[in-house]
Amino acid sequence: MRPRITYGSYPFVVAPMTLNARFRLRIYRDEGIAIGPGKVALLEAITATGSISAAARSLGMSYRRAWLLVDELNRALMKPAVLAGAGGRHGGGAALTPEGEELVRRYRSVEETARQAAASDLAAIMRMLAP
Amino acid sequence: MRPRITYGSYPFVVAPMTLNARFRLRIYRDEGIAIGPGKVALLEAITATGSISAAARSLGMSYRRAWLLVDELNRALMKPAVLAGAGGRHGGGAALTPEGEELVRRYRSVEETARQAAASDLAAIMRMLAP
DNA sequence: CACCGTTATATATGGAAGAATATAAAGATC
DNA sequence: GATCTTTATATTCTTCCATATATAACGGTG
Repeated sequence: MRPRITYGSYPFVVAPMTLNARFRLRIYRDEGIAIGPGKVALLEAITATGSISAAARSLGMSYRRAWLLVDELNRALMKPAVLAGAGGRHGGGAALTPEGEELVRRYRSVEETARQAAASDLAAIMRMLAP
Repeated sequence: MRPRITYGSYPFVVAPMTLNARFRLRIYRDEGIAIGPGKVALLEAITATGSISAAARSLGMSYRRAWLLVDELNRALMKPAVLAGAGGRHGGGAALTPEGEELVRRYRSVEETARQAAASDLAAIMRMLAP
C-alpha cells in the first residue's frame, strides 16, 4: 500500500503562484471543461495516495467533488482514467489506468512545451504587471 | 465612431469549441487571476465597440461585471489597459491604451505559439476523448 | 463473522458570484 | 441650456456551486 497522506499536508504544489505569474492549460470539449489543472492534480494525488478519498483530503477538497471530477473525466474519455473499488482490508481504493497515466504525462508535457515556447511573450506580459 | 453592435450579435468568437478541443491561457498572479480569456475578449470588444457598456452587451455580460473586470485589470497593471470617460455627444466611451493593445497582442501570441508547440501532445489527448 | 475504511449516492445547507436595478455626474452636440 | 448615452458606484435579488452530512454496500483481514 502506498503511504497515506494526512489532511493538510499538501504534497502537490497546486498553486505555487505567490511570487511569479504562471499559466495553466485547460482543454475544453463541447460546452464544458474536459481536462484542466484540477483534474490532473487529482489524478496525481490518486496515484500518490491510492484512494479517491485520501486524494481529496490531501488536496483539501470534499470527497463528493473529487468523486464527481473522476466520474466526469472517466465518462469524457474513451477508456476510464481511474478504476476504483470498495471493500477489502483498507476499505478499497483507486488507481490510475495506463490511459490515466498517459493523460497525466501528456498534460504535463503540453504544459511544459507551451511554457517554454511562449516564454518571451509571457515574460513581457509579466513585466507589465504591477509589482 | 466605431460601428455599434446590437445585443446578442456576438461578433467575437469567444468559445468556438463545439467540435474540437482547444486550450486556453490564464495568467495568474498571487492569489487571483490576473489575465485570462475573459478579460482579453473584453478588451477586444472595447476596441471594436468604443465603450465598456457596448462591449458588455456584445458579450452578453452585465455592465457591472465588465466594469469590474476592466477596473481589476487596470489596477493589476503598472499602466492602465483602458481609459474611459463619461460625457459628450454619445455619453462618453472607452479605448485601449498602447499598453492595453500590447497586452492583447502578446496574449494572443502566447496562445498561438503554445498551441503550435504543443500540437502533437494536444492531439494525442484529444484522441483519448470519447466521441 | 465482525470490523474497518472506502466507494457510490442522495439530500440539505451555506456562501459567493453575477444579474438586475437605481442613481448621480459628465460633457459634446444640437 | 436641454438632451442623450455612458461612466462609476451602491444595493438588492437570484442562482448556482461546493461543502457538509448521511447511508448502504463492499470485501479483505484479523
